[in-house]
Amino acid sequence: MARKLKNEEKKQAEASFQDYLRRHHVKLTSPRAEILQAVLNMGQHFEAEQLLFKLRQRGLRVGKATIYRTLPLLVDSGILKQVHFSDQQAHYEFALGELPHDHMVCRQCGRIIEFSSTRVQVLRDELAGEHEFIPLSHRFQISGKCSSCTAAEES
Amino acid sequence: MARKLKNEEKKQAEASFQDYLRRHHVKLTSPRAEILQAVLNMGQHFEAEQLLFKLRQRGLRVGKATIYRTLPLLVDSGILKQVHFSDQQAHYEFALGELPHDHMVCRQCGRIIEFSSTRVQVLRDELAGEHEFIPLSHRFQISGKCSSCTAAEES
DNA sequence: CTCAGTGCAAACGGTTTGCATTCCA
DNA sequence: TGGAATGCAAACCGTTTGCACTGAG
Repeated sequence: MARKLKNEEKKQAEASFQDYLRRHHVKLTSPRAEILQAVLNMGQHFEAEQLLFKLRQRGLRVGKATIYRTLPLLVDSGILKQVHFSDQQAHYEFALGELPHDHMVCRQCGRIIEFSSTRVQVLRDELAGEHEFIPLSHRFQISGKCSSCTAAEES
Repeated sequence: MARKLKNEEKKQAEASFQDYLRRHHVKLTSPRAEILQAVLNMGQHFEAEQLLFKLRQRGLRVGKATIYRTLPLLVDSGILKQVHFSDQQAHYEFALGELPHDHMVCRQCGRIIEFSSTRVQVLRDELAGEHEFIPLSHRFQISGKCSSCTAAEES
């Protein structure tokens, strides 16, 4: 439900990242630390370009390439998850401590509604089993019209 | 279940396309006819590049742009459906007379298994309703390991 | 005849890569 | 202090667009 992160969660993310870097013999550099900080202050969902923008705002001149090279590290360390709302670019969301969920995307206003994956997962495992397929992950996205847009149309 | 198309189905696709073009005051040109023919002889799923390749094989020099300009017409006329297995490029599948289905993609061999969307749709409508969301379409993709790859590993 | 449609090549936009320089471990 | 990481710019790659030419209606 990616709301505003509590300090505690930020601490945990920092710890996870440092731990990940150490265990993989990857250096903790200042651009990486800065990117993590920016990520922790991004909204619910964001794309690489927005992250770059936020870093530039802070007066840091981090290269676009470094962003693209760091995001996979954040995903691997379990802090972020890559999601694909559009087919044009990748979006990211905070993953640490999040319950598995999928998304509904409003075609009109772009609003993203997250909902629990529990029931989806049950159905997925059932369907996979029927085809002797071993499910490892899934992507479920519902596209349509959200309640606000429906309400706004009653005029 | 996109198997090899019967002649009857090809006839229907040709009719649908001509009908669509006429109703939209769009010209039936030879490149368009050639693209439709090539599409009807493509396998289960294909991408724009493969379609171009098949046309070139036949000795036709159709521009890449024409492919990209024609595919949306084929989608609009209900002959094709766009699907997104990878995040890099669009894939297309034959849609005429197909039952709604979703896909399982094998991470190892890339095999695509189609399965009926009926139960997915029921769950989707249920979940959407709980959020006062009006579902218009969905994308459900299960990623994992197919039975052949699992079997091949028992060695 | 006219204007939608075409082929070509150049542009686009998100992402990746090559390379000389910087800076952690 | 050596090799990983950085910033920059150029390359990539699927897709789109601009433009002069062609051909369907």
